[in-house]
Amino acid sequence: MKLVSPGEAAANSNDIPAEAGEEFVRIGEMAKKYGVTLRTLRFYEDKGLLNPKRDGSTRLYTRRDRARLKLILLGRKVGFSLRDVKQMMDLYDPTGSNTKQLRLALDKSQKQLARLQKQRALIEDAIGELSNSMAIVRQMLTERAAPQASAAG
Amino acid sequence: MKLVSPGEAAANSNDIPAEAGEEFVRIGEMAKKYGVTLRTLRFYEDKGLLNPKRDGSTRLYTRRDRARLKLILLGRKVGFSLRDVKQMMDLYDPTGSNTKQLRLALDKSQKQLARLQKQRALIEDAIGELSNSMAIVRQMLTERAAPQASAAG
DNA sequence: TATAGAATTGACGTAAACGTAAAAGGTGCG
DNA sequence: CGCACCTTTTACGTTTACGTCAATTCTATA
Repeated sequence: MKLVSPGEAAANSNDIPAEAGEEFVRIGEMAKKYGVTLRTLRFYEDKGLLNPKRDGSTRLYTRRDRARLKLILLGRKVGFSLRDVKQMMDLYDPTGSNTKQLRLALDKSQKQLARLQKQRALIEDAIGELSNSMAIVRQMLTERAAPQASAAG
Repeated sequence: MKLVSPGEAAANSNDIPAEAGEEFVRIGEMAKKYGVTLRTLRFYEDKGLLNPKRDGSTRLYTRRDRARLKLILLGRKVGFSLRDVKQMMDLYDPTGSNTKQLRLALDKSQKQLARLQKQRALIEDAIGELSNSMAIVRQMLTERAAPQASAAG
């Protein structure tokens, strides 16, 4: 089974079904395209998040795999775990309205949004504390008379 | 060697040096006082962050240990690793001006502040993306006609 | 055909901060 | 005396998302 040469997409004249848009890429190209490593793609597959076809042992990623990967990366960007992403994806049903999937996604998203807001609050708190400490340290450094203050004893 | 009974601090009449304020507590009380677990205290000691005295094998925490623990907890709150905290603490010299320690602390703090601000930006970005997605999902749910949109295929 | 460059599977390593279990010794108290 | 409770050390387990070999095979190109 031959592949389109890396970088090109048209002019296929071999045993690949010529359905318009059916383009296969191997793992290396896939990794480059989405800025992930080979290990990552294999890892996602191992976790059941991706399911590329095979040509012998070589993985062949299709348009669907690319769509799924995009979703995974978006999920990770907003802080979902791979488990969450998988759970949501597993509900996908091409024949239905996907109401369950959408509800689950919305539910998880609400919770994740809450977590993110909490995190942001924590970080802002930390920024405040850190700024305070820095001000104190700066002052201690400018008053180079060295009184044993309360910051290290 | 006897200890002050848990909960009290005065009325010591044994072989503990009666220097005012020299109060020893065992690990359990220490843990309660600062809201950490026994395991945590032992872990910190194992990592060289704490150095309680011993009565035989029993750990005895002094005022100094409490001060150090406070610092550790503050450090963790603002996002320093235990290694960072240790590195800064190790520079403490009760006889000097601690300029080096303060400089290191300030340096690390600046970097940590930058990290925190970056994190905050990432989180805010994530919040934005998540909110967008949620809006889309909500819309898909209200339009219960189920067109295979681009969010899961 | 030789050789470099992809790709494969398998398996251990990493980071951080503890959790948890096991097996045992010490201690106050009723 | 006996039991409950505190404490000790040792050491493996947990979590997440991969990184990093290693040994091998496949493929493309000159």
